[in-house]
Amino acid sequence: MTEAPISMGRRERNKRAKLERIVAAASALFAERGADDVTTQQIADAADIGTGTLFLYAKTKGELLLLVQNAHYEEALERGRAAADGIGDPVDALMAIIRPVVECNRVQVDNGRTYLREMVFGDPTEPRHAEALEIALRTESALAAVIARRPEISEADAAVLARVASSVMFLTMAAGVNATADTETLLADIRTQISVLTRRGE
Amino acid sequence: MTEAPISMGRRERNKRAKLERIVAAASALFAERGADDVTTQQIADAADIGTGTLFLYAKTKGELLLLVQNAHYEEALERGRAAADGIGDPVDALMAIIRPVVECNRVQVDNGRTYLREMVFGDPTEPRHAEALEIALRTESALAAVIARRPEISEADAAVLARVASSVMFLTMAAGVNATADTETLLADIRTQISVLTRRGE
DNA sequence: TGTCATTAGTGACTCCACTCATAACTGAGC
DNA sequence: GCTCAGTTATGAGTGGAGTCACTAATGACA
Repeated sequence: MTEAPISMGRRERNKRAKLERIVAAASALFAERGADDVTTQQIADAADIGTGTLFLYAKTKGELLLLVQNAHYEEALERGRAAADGIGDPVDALMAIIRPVVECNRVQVDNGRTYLREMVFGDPTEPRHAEALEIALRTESALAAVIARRPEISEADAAVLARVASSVMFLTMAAGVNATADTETLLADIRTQISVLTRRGE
Repeated sequence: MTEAPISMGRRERNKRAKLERIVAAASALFAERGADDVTTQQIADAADIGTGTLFLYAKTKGELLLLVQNAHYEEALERGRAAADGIGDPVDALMAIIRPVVECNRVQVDNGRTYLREMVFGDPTEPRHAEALEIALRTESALAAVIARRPEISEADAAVLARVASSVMFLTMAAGVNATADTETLLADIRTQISVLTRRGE
């Protein structure tokens, strides 16, 4: 992640250090109090930079949340992908991918939901949004790979079903009704929906 | 809609008139310029009321949008439900329900997407949000009814599949990637997903 | 009609995300 | 070193959603 190109100028080094301070500050404050209860001022102060400087590194507060959470999401996906390898039953394998993602998203419910909101409604041309979307696409691919294990399902159908499955996952996590539900309830709910998708016609 | 209980006090009448002026003003301004480019001040001015008064009738700007759009959504659902009755093919029937909803949502893309955002992420205890959610539930029921026409699908499965189908519909409308897509493209996209859902196992 | 508790209306104000004119810094060329 | 074009940093300022302490209106009752 933190690659260090052989000898970079003071300028570059300074920029990097500042970005790191920003991520550290935002990460800590968001985790502690939830994104809604943290002001950009507080983040700037904690990172020891001016207000305007913050917005040089993240165009919006939302992007700041993506900046912090993308890494966690990515890691969760990797864990899930690995876990799914050893599992034969298709629904179990799909859930093995989904579980860490949901757990990660639910570490702090409000932040998780805000993250999803940004993902869907944020400006997709912003680099951090694009990154989040790209991880979501990889999640879909991982699901598709599992679905396509079954010989009776074509690659094309598997891709579409994976898309549907990830829609189900995202909306179940985002839904206001589920805001107070615990992770296991959510997972059970998702499993019900995924099961019907895959079961149909057996 | 505008029921008039036999003789109500001046107070009640005044409140109603004010609400109507607010809805009219918000409706016109939102349609003309898009919700993001209209300030609550402008709505208050157009409705000829004070700033604070506006928030007596709608707790947030988002709620104001729901107030305006819920009626359209409801009407679209009714049209779709009626259209679906005469259609034999299951996917065609589902799409008959979905089409007017998508068309209605896309009259003004930004407003449509903001409406969806409010629906999912807004405070579900607010009456207007609750109303929107209730219409969404009825949409789901309508879809479930069509899916359940097929004898080989249980009522329970039909309900779950309907939920999945409406997730697909909502996320396809909301997705940032589709923000610039036209209505027919969206509908085709939704149809692809719904088809696979229903086709599976035939 | 006058009193009064309750409900509705108000706009100056607060809070916060984000901007922008200006200043400071960096490093390449000399 | 010195200059200067480009880049980065800054915080006072701006715009807009939402609040609140206060005022006005209403109607129930005497």
